[in-house]
Amino acid sequence: MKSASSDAADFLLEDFLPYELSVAANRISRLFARRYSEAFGLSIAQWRVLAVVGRHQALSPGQVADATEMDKVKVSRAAASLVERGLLSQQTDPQDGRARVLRLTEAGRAIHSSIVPLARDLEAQIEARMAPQDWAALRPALRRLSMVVAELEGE
Amino acid sequence: MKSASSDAADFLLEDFLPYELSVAANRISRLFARRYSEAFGLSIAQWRVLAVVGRHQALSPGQVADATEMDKVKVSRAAASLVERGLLSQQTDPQDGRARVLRLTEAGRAIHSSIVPLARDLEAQIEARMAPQDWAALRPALRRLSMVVAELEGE
DNA sequence: GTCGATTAGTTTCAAATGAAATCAGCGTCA
DNA sequence: TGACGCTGATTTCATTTGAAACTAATCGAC
Repeated sequence: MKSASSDAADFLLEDFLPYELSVAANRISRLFARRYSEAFGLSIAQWRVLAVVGRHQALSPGQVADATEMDKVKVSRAAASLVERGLLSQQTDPQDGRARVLRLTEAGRAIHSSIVPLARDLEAQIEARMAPQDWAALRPALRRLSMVVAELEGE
Repeated sequence: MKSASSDAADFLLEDFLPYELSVAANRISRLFARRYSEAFGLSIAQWRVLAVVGRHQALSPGQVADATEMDKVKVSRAAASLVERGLLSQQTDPQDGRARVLRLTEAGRAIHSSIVPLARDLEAQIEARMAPQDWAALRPALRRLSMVVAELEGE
């Protein structure tokens, strides 16, 4: 005799945490991507680069990659397109000729101060529709989950 | 004077829910993808198709797409590769010549009963490393979040 | 100093993705 | 019954992705 939970035929994808997480993340990314694409013509990668460069005054692409959890190829391309659009400046680091220094331009600072409220607004819209205890529980649980998975990944 | 929360320069990407969710989901997907690729040579898309076809006896590609939240192109390709590998059978639906019926083959049933325990195991490993209240809170909060975002998407 | 190893960033190329076009079969209404 | 629209699924094609190769510059050992 088999116990219910060990029977493969009973496996429910929709109750499987990695699946639920992936679905939720994809939905929110689509929503987010659509809003930023419509309002500013920005991809999520570009948005992330603007957000972290706006927060710290000057960052290298490598630092941006660390801060955004994106790979260096993605950062390189996002930064190139933002430089192209005149939102970012990229100079060779005077201390290290291999490295680059990314900064917001004036136009970049302007767009940065427009995109951040939209992000806060989106988050607030979500929060407003959730039960306070769900909302409050989500962030620490998610953070813990991220840590746990990072550990498992590294093994 | 500006309040702290409305100053764009103070925006912290790492405290932004959509970002945190995306990071957590990507990490778990990478871990999951690596394990299934190593152990069975399966992609996540293929894994999902096997999981839902294994649960329901016979499904059309469209039903699989609904059940897995994947688009029909992805399902079509995943199913084709599984048929290729002899894990799935695909026949024309006798009731409707446009539709197809996907079923597990014998080999498919065998692999299905191997992959499900690995999924449960992975989930259990994560659960074991989380505080019980975080774990317990995560699922309902995530489900609610998914619903909320789906609503916002549809507007 | 200079040579090999390493690091920062970019580019290349093959694989994955998904929107739109296509194909095939069903239903219906005149 | 046959023409039109609709639906299920696949294919095409342009775009995105990321691993690996490449370029350029620093670092460290001798």
